[in-house]
Amino acid sequence: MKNKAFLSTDLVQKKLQEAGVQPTLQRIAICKYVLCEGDHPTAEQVTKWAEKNLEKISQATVYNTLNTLVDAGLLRTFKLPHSEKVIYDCNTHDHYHFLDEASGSLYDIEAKDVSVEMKMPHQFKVNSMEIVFKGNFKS
Amino acid sequence: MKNKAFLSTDLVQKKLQEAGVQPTLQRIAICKYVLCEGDHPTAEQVTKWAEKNLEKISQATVYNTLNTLVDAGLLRTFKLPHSEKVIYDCNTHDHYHFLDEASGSLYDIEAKDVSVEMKMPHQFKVNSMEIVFKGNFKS
DNA sequence: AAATTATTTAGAATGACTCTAAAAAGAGAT
DNA sequence: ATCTCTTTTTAGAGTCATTCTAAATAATTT
Ligand SMILES: [Mn+2]
Ligand SMILES: [Mn+2]
Ligand SMILES: [Zn+2]
Ligand SMILES: [Zn+2]
Repeated sequence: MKNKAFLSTDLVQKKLQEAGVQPTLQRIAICKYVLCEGDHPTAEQVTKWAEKNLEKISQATVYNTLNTLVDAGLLRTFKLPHSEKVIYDCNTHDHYHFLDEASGSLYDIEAKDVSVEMKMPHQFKVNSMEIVFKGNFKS
Repeated sequence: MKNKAFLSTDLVQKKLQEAGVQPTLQRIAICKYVLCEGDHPTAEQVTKWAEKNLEKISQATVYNTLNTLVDAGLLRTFKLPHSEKVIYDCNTHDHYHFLDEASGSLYDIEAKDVSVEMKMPHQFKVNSMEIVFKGNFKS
């Protein structure tokens, strides 16, 4: 299991400021979730969490905040083949994903743990790759 | 460049019947495009082609037909990271894709030309992979 | 040809997300 | 603190690809 450090309000605030993002109440709250507690959440999951943890928040603010965090480089996004929903990922390093087909859970796979050999025509100059492994995660 | 064989009406008709799909006028026409001429088209591109090549066709029929062909195993679908649109692929063998970032063109990459080595924890049992290579295709 | 079944169709509905424009909150200067 | 200016939040409308609905048409079977 991933063991992410808890982030205090102060730390989140500093992170936001360093990224050039004004640390509003809503943004700080959402960051506590997406940069820490949340594991590859969708906007819907972020909204559900936010509605429990803030007295009031609008759908639009959740989307605005997530987009702001993406633009600031604190989050990245991707989609899985089987869903329409964008997934927000606080792991901004180069990595791939493993999808447990039974549970739908997603696991990060470090880029350094994967090596891809291509014997394809030399006209293809590869700059980056997106890989989703699908299978079963056992115990 | 991909050099796909032209398919006659009769051949398409047979293909559809073998796949258990009733060969209607609309389906035969769309098949001539997606199984032959078309290269990773979207539903929109299929619609445009169909509107030129049939006196009349409805949007719904294009989607219905494409879904029928997918269910019959004659097409498969996927999406690219940067677009909302489903891409229909007549190559139903195991393969990956290369996206030329300059032009947006897609190229098939044979599975046998790619080998992936994973040094990931043994709890991950991989059944399949989806890979999109991104880069530049030169001349 | 009549009856039955499958397909096509126009238009409404859906769902995730973005846009609009007005209200509220925050920042900076006094 | 107050005034001013800028940024953020918000509710609700709008968008876009795709699916659904239910009626019309076409194909197949009897
Ligand atoms: Mn953005
Ligand atoms: Mn389907
Ligand atoms: Zn990740
Ligand atoms: Zn392909």
